[in-house]
Amino acid sequence: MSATLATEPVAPSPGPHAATWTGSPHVAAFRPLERQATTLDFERNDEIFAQDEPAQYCYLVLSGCVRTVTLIEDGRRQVGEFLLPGDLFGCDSLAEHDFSAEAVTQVVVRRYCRRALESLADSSRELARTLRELSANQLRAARERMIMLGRKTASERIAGFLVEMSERGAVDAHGRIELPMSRTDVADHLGLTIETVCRGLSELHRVGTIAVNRGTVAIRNRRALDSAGIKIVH
Amino acid sequence: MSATLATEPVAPSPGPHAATWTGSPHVAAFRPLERQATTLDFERNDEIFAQDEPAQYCYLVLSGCVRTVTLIEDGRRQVGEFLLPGDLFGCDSLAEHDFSAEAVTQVVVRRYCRRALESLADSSRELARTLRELSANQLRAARERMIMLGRKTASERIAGFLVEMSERGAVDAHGRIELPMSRTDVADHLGLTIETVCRGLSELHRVGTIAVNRGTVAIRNRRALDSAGIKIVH
DNA sequence: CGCGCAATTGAGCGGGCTCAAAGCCCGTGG
DNA sequence: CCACGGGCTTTGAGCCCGCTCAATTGCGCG
Repeated sequence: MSATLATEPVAPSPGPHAATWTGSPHVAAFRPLERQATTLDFERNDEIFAQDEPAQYCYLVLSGCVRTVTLIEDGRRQVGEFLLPGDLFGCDSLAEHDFSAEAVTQVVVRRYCRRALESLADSSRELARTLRELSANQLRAARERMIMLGRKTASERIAGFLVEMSERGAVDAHGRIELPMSRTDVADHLGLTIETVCRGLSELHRVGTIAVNRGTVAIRNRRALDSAGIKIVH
Repeated sequence: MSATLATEPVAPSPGPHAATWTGSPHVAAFRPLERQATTLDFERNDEIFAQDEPAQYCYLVLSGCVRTVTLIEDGRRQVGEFLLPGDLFGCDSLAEHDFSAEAVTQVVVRRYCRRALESLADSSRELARTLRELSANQLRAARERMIMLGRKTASERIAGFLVEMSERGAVDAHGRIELPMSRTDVADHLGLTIETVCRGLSELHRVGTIAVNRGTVAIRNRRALDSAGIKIVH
């Protein structure tokens, strides 16, 4: 799970990955920051901020899907996470972002000044707590992804990814999981190649667990999907 | 599990791998918590806390080495991180820990009440900032490890691990990197098998980059080691 | 010296990668 | 309305890195 500010349900965007939602964020603690915040639009594949850019701002996704990307010298790419409406990103950076953020689809974000956020956190224990909780959730998610990357097979990663996306509410009106990102993005998120992701999806399709379309996946057998994406001991 | 209980900070006996934490500025904000804190000893392989245990306490390593461990249903294991003197762990959990912590060597830790920590953070912006910075650093480290696990080859992971350990000060009097943990621990940290870790170390030895001993590794060619553990674009 | 455990080395296999070729979707223009 | 083209996805064939299984070595300790 990622850093979702969940105090009230997000007003669902009417269209698939479209429709600008210009309402104010749904977190009381952020309200004092609204005055100096800005709403921004991005087109598909636009860069929202760059790796190693001074971390002046942080962002809240209003609509669309954002990916965070880290690059290594030789071009290898890691997609850290996919951010959906209600998710925050860039709040927990140090002086500089250590990853870039790019629009997967058309995106609308609300941009906040991190300096203002920090100083507000000094005076609002409410906000400070929210930020701590957010970090804790991010860290938990990061640990889960470490297991995914370090210890799971290709098909487990793919099934687990579908489960995660469905639980995070990336679901359309017909109950299908929305996958607005390319197979390349998914592969770079799961530490696999495009081909392996395709084969994994095809296999899940072949055995009747899911139905695959271009930008969506329909779940045919929830139980089978869940057990294909093994969980942590609890 | 032999958790000897003392009420005063202990100066542990200096043995191998028993570098003692001498106090660092970034935890100065913890001072008000010292009154109700406790110093604990653990033997090799003792469990400090369990996965899914209520996260009542957090810990500071005074001496020795601690590993955090996450298990999956079928026994697959992921070692999240190795903690050295001066490192904190368990501070950023939610209601329950989602990983266990175990002593790699003989260990002395200082245990703090998380509830007290949280309430102190409400009144001390100093501490609140420290905690936020701590989380930010943890997240950065987690992202770097994601690249390691998702996108690096076995030999890159091994070299990168050695570089990391040397930079974190796990170095003995002769400049050798101290590796108090078993090969199994290293393997489960890097998403590899024991055998692959061994072969990787042997190969680095064969080409003259390092010299391998039981619990230490001496660096013979720093440049070669650095370039074997590829960095992130900067 | 001999036992037990961890580390190392060897041989062979297989999952996921690489390289390559279709296939499909959708926009654009005739 | 269809033909064409480009980009992404899917499928196929073969290879290699890292895993599995197994044997050997090295080291600490009674």
